[in-house]
Amino acid sequence: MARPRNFDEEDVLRKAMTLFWSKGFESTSLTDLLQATGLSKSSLYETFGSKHELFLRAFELYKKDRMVGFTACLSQSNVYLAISTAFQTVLDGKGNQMGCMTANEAIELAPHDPKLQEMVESDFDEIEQVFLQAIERGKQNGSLRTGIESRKLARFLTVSLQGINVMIRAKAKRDVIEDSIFVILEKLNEHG
Amino acid sequence: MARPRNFDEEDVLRKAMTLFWSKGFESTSLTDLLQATGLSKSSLYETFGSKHELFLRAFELYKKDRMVGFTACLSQSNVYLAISTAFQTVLDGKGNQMGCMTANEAIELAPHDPKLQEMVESDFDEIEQVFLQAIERGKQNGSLRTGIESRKLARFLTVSLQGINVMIRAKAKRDVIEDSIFVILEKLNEHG
DNA sequence: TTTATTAAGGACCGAACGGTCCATAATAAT
DNA sequence: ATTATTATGGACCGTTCGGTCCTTAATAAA
Repeated sequence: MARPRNFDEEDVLRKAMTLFWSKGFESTSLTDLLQATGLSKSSLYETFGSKHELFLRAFELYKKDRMVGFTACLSQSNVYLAISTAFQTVLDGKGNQMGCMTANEAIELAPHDPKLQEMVESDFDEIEQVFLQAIERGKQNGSLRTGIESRKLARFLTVSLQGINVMIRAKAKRDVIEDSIFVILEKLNEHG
Repeated sequence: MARPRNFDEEDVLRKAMTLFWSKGFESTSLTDLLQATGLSKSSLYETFGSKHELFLRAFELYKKDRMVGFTACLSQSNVYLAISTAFQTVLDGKGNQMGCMTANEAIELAPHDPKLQEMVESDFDEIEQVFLQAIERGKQNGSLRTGIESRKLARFLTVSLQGINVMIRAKAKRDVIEDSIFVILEKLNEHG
């Protein structure tokens, strides 16, 4: 009964996500968004309400996407390899020098936007949980030899990952990051 | 022979620094800066040239200030305690929930501003160097027992510190950060 | 084919942005 | 007191910002 849209909402969200991920919220202008998505201003506002709401949806999509890949990566049975792969993937991930959008927003928006602070915190929580489960599995099936308390280790890995993400986004030399990962991974083969 | 300024340049820089540190470059407006510093627009432009140049000077000041404190902290003879104190200071530092300005700019500006990327990189380099010297000293005087190669360890500490800074800025729960620091510090008492 | 409904293009908006410029105020040297 | 020089306040600038709104285009149901 009505004219159909000629764009796919998720496509648009994903394009917006990439922009926000790359440039941050403030530095991404409406013009940038319209250009990247091909939408008209009215369509964008009709569909998403505001730049801020669009950002929130894009960020949610990022978190979802990333968590799927992350969980998949960590679910292989050899947990040492799983975690090692997770860090290597962050380092080599398909042309991404953009770091982690959650870390980026932890710095850009979280300090002055309670809603975003909450979203960031919950994302870090989830990462910690996924690490935690993997670690406990690894301790049980013997693929992880460490005396460190699982929760502490999970938190350590979560924080370390964010450190890596900062370095990647700042285009730090590769061997700096590799050396760090080397030391981080050592933590997973200790006699505690 | 001429009218004297009624402001101190370093005072102004320090106030600008605090603002940029807290809100980032883009989100800090000229109005914010004028308000915080008490300068008039013409004085600010006369003295510093542009918002961007002011930012660069403020950032330089930040790096200098922070490096002084950091070096002082790491120069005590017991290197384990030194490093431990360094991390604790980041966590408890006089009311600062703002993280590290260098990490903030690593995320906000470095990816799209070569000049800043260089400044950030050199700052991380310096931090690594200070850690490195401390580590080597610790290995010599016995205050550090670890089999890890010094440079790798220094890089690991540098990266970990940035991870912590992200968490602090995102207002992560204190025990998450404390647990991470606990695990990080364990690296300094190993038999490698 | 008409009608109801929604999408889309683009003119338009006030506000805020960073930045310039000039007239005036303040000072130190003469 | 005059003069040369610099600092300052504030008017002014064009641009861009996010956002609104109205008209027109497109479609599916009747």
